[in-house]
Amino acid sequence: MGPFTTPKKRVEAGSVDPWTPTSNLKMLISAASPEIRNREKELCMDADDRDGLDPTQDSENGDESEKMISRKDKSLGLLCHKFLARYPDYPNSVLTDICLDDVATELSVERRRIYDIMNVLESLHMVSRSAKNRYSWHGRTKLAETLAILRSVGEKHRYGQQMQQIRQRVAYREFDFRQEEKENEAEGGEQKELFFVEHPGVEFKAASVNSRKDKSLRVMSQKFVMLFLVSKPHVVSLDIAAKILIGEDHVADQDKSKFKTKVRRLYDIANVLRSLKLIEKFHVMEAGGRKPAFKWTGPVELPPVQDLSKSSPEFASKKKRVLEPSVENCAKNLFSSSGAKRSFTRHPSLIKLAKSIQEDRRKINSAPSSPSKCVLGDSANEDFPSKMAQLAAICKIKLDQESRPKERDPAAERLPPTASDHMEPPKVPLTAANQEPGIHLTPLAGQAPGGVTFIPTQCSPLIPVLLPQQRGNGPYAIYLHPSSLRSNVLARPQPTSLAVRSMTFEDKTGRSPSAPSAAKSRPASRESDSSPLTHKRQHSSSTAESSPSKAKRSDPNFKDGSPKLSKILQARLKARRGAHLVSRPSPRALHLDPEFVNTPGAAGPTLEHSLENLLDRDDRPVTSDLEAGFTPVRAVPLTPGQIHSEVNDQLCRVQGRKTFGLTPSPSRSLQTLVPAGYLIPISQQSLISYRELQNSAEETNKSSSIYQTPTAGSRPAAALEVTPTNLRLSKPLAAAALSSPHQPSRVSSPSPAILNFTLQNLGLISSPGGAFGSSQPPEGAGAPLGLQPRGLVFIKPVSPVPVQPSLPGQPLTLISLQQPLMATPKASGLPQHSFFHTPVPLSPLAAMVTASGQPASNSVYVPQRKLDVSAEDS
DNA sequence: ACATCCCGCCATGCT
DNA sequence: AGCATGGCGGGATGT
Repeated sequence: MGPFTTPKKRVEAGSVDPWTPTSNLKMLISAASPEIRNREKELCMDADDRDGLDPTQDSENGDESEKMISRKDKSLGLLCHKFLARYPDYPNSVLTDICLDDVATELSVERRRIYDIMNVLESLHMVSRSAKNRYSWHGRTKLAETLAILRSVGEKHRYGQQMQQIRQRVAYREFDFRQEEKENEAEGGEQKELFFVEHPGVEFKAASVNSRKDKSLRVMSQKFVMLFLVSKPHVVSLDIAAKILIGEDHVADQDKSKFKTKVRRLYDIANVLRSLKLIEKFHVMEAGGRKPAFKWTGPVELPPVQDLSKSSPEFASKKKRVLEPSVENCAKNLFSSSGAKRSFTRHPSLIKLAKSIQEDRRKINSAPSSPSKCVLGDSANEDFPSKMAQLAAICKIKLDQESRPKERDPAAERLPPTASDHMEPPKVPLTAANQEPGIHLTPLAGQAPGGVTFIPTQCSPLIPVLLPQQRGNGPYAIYLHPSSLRSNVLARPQPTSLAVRSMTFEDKTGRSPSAPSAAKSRPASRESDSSPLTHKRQHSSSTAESSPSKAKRSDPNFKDGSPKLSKILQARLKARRGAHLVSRPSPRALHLDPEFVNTPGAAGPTLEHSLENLLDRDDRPVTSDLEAGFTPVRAVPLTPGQIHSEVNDQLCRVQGRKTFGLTPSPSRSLQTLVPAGYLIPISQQSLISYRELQNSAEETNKSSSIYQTPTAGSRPAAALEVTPTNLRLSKPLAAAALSSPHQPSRVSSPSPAILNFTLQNLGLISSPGGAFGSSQPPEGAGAPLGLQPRGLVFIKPVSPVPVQPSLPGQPLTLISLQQPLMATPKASGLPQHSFFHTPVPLSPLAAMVTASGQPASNSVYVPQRKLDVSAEDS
């Protein structure tokens, strides 16, 4: 952590991460003034700028900048950022209308560009076309569900297998388009063509729109995302994606030109996905050379959808619709939208019902525009599961922290910057679940059922809102504020009332709380974005969002852009923090925090990046391996650590996520933002059922964990270390859960997220071996025990990272090692998690090391190493 | 030289 | 016809 914090880094980071600068600008701009905003593109110049930029600066540059405008300034990704900045990630129930013309005008781009963005967003159901020229904004509200659906569809299509085949083929250089095609047909068999997958709530509303046959960009986007979701490493190289996409396209002639075109489109899609922070770009060094590839950085765990997917018939018909051009579909969609949606919702289970109820209640209570309502409504709107997951994660983190104060602190420090951003509701849950062993859960179970209901607030992702509800219902988890945690462990749960309080809106900028915008802002802030930009963006966006862009613009008041305000706010926040965790006056505070982090005092974006990088690295190796086309070995020794690539992937994923989520959240978000205590109601049954579900659905073995440590400047060998840690669940609960099988059926779990969390913690989830992930070539030196080394992958950071001292240009070598968990006793019944802790001497970045297994209980490990390589480069 | 991918022509299909 | 969409690929720009 320490290393992360270095300010200097931050500066560098700016250079490293293209987005950061941009995001900062965006935030500033949005905050600043509409006018400025309009000029954004002019302004943005180089990545160099830092967050500190003042609006004024922008304006100054503006004139000249035009000339200067480089291609990058007009990139789709940047444009998308700007676009996203205008809307909250988690909008209130009220639909935000988007007018294409307005957007195009405001962003000063041709409509054509907006279409590109909208098509991709539409594929993720973040927006839906409401009418000619109009779209409705959904933000990330349905993202988790959509991703879950896409994953299930992707699995059906056997994309994972296809990717593997292609990789292998590539490895052998046997790849031939025609061949490929055949194979695809033969194998995939099912459907070569993917149709657009609709979301229950988001069907195309405009009949005219539906008619359109193509929508290729949308379909491509979905397929592309599917590839990530089904691939174990969650890494997809551009060429493989292009090949698969081509393969599915009808026969057609697949020649280079077609391939080129596909690649062009993929870049377009990738750019928006990157701006959404769902993927990051990096390079894989294959035999052939450096290949562009993308790593999934979005949520890995997707809640409830599985059920749906499994029940193919229902699912197919209702949930996901594959859009075919047919009128029929359109009609269905139209109808179904409401109906389907419901069904969909139901599936998830009771939770949803509850949620809906709450939602309704809230709506009733609060006026649409009222801020308060937003908060409540938001929470209601959002998925319970995800929120729950977040809570769970938080709890875990806290627990962990408690358990080991030492580690925690560092982690916290490092986390803050990035974590908060990253922490998205969905992610968090995942991470949390993954990371923590059942320990937390156990305690929870043990605890008396409290009666607090946790309601995540849309406004601030970080801050969960607790509502007092029936008490005594069930066990609850208590989340402690990080700060408090440090000193104390569980000790103080604070009353829910706090949450409520916090709900009040305050403007960080000074806007009036009452303004709707404020309300929206909250949600926005809530969303977790990894990059600092997001934070800013969110803020800005939030202000703007609520009201149509116009309104925003008109209102100068809204701007917060001034750094002063932020500083002040931060100061305030700090003061508050210091005082108590508990007292979070307003959601805004939350917002501020992130900013604060970014602010000079904190490491800011840089740190975040570094963290991200680290995380990425962890993931990377695996992916790279896969990508590289190393022949994967299917059967890998299961027992010990199950080195399977799959396992690895999962592990990586989990770990990465965990670290991701955990780290950041705990440190940053949690500490500052989180109120003293949260209670999460968890039912054992649900846990169990959930567990089963997962088991059935996916088996994962977590026992082994592989981490690669990329060494940034350093030579691979030296730098990498992997340490597996074992976590064991001490609690009986887990065992119990395991023992008792429940049906995963919908009924069971109130909150999938929680379940997942629990399961993961327990280690229940195991993935069956096999499938894709194959093992990489073993290399073993690194891993002790039975580790099987996965393989070496060389990854070259797209952008040279400042980090590496010595060899800028050189590719980094990442080595992923898998360590078999064998060492850890499964005895406890809990799977062990291995965390990677690796201190990398060379890289300053990689500092973190967490204690390796702490037997006892919860130890959270955060991946510390940072890769020099920056995932994304622009 | 190659990787990215912006730009905008022009097809498509609705109104 | 006029307009909204968006496929598509030339060719500019970045590395």
